[in-house]
Amino acid sequence: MKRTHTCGELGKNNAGQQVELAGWVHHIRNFGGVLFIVLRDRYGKTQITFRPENDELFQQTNTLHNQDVIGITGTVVMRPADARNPEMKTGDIEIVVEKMEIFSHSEVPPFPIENEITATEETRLRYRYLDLRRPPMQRNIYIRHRAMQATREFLNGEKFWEIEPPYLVRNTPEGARDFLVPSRNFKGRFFALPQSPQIYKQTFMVAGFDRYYYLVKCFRDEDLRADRQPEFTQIDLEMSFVEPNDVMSLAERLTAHIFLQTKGYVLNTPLLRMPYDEAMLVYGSDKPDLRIPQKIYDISDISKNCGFGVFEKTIANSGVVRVLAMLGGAEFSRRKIDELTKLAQEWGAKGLATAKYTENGFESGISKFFTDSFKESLRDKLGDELVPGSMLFFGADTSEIVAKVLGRMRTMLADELGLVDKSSHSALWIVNFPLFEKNEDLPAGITPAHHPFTAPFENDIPMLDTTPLSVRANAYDLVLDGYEVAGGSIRIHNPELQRKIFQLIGIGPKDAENKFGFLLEAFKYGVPPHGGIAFGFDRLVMILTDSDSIRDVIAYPKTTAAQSLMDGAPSVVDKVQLEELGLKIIKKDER
RNA sequence: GGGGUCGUGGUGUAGCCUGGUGAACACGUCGGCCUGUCAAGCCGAAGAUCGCCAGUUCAAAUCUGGUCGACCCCGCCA
Repeated sequence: MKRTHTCGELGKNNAGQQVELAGWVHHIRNFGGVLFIVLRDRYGKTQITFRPENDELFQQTNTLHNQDVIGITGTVVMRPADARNPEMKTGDIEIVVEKMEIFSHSEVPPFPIENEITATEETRLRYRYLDLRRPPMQRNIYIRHRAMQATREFLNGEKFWEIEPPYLVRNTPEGARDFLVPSRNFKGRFFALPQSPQIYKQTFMVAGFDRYYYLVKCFRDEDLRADRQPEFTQIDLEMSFVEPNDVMSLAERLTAHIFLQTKGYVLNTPLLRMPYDEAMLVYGSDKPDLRIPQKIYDISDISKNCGFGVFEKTIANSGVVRVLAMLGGAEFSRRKIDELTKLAQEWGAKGLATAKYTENGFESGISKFFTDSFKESLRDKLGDELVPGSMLFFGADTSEIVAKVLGRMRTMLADELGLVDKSSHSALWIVNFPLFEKNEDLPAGITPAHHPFTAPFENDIPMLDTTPLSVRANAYDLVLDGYEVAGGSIRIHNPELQRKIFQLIGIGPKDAENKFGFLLEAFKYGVPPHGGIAFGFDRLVMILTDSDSIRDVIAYPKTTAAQSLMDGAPSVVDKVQLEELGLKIIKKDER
């Protein structure tokens, strides 16, 4: 061993001991006569001191630079009383160095290895291993590690087996774009990297594994966002002989365990369960952040004769009118309102009606049209939320568009106006999802809201033939601080019902056989009722670490253009490699 | 695929609107001084043809077009 201790553990109790430390040179402070180095490793920082009496050793320090890696032997001594550093965990002591070995020198790093740096993310990603050397990033990666271990602890305790589904799988044209891997043995054929191990874990249930989990990498070739990466990690699990409540109960206890183990935060369970319809109506979103106090109020019933033609016409055309009061919004400038209106239009609204509410009542915007009785009814509807200083945003359109526009306004403006209590967490289940959603672009006109293996509510099955869009799904999403962090469902285990669902979404028997034949075949041999859930692990860690971006909790993330700045992936490959795979690159102008 | 913001010594920014000065500042780096610092201090020095290409102009970091890259958002993400 090159060290007897780490850089974060020595204190006054160790005074007098001879120790060996190793780590990176964090700072050098040279006083000509005495020289201090702050030595850093994963565990912390310790000051080591070089005294001029040992001339040979002192000369050795001339070659030292920040980020050099050294090992030292020395004696732990108490610092002089007036030179102790209470800010530092090891600030009572220092090591008087007797021997030093320089393991390696460092070039000048492109940015300082400090808690707070100003380097752009581009530079940080290019030299990611240096970025990861910084204490805040070390902490993020540590919390990620703790969350992984807490997951394993908990699920192992619940009799789950950790089983590895394959990574080279069959292409499934449904859902997101697949990453493809060419087959050398079968030229012209491809493996896909899994978007999720969904059907593989279902066959695990057929295999009788009963309770499966895996911390699995998933791959989706879609455009990136602050909370989306092309390769990401899921806590994937599946259980046999369960009802929705079993899965939700397990998942929320797992979540609470992770919160407790990583940050000591107590998440009270059981969590609130909110029907999808309510979430869309009151929060305009299927992933509401309940830390934002403002809600959306439906005022369709009182808008019929409100005095404002647009609302009245909307109601006459069986649309809806809803209102959202954002506290502090009364300060918004004319220009700001114009910007918001433009945004609302991008989101599909025809416009954005506003009115201020101040000590003098309703003001500006469309308030001049309001009848007195409408103002009165508005006060009744909004109750405590009608606070002077608020800006009222009205949406009048189809319920889908109004929900989308006011829902997005709510989260965006709450953030701008500082209405979110970031010290707490909002966790809830969204349940009673529709099984299908409309999609006019598809021949079938409908598409699964979750995935095609999701079981419908037993009682709703008759409606599959008549009003499929009203059929509810046995699906549940776990929403944390406005992020969808987990989603799951009870699966269909009846081959007949499964065929029917495929048919409804436009996948004929041949198609189904071609795409999911092996699952349907497996189901012929005795399939247990089963269901499961998958957590977006990176998003979860992002919340646990208070990060703004998923990239801050992934060791080597991709940029928004889906490349890796550190290793330069994706890269061009050798012609020979392509030939072996039977591939030919077609240049843009040859197409 | 679309919209927006950005790209200037090693790092982060100013300058750009209103073209013309030795391209400024902070940190870092290098050299010197200094025996108790804590992001040490003081003195001195080096380091950028302003992402790339083209155009306008007597003259471009600055104006125009294109291109590459980063970030945010929409579409997309069963």
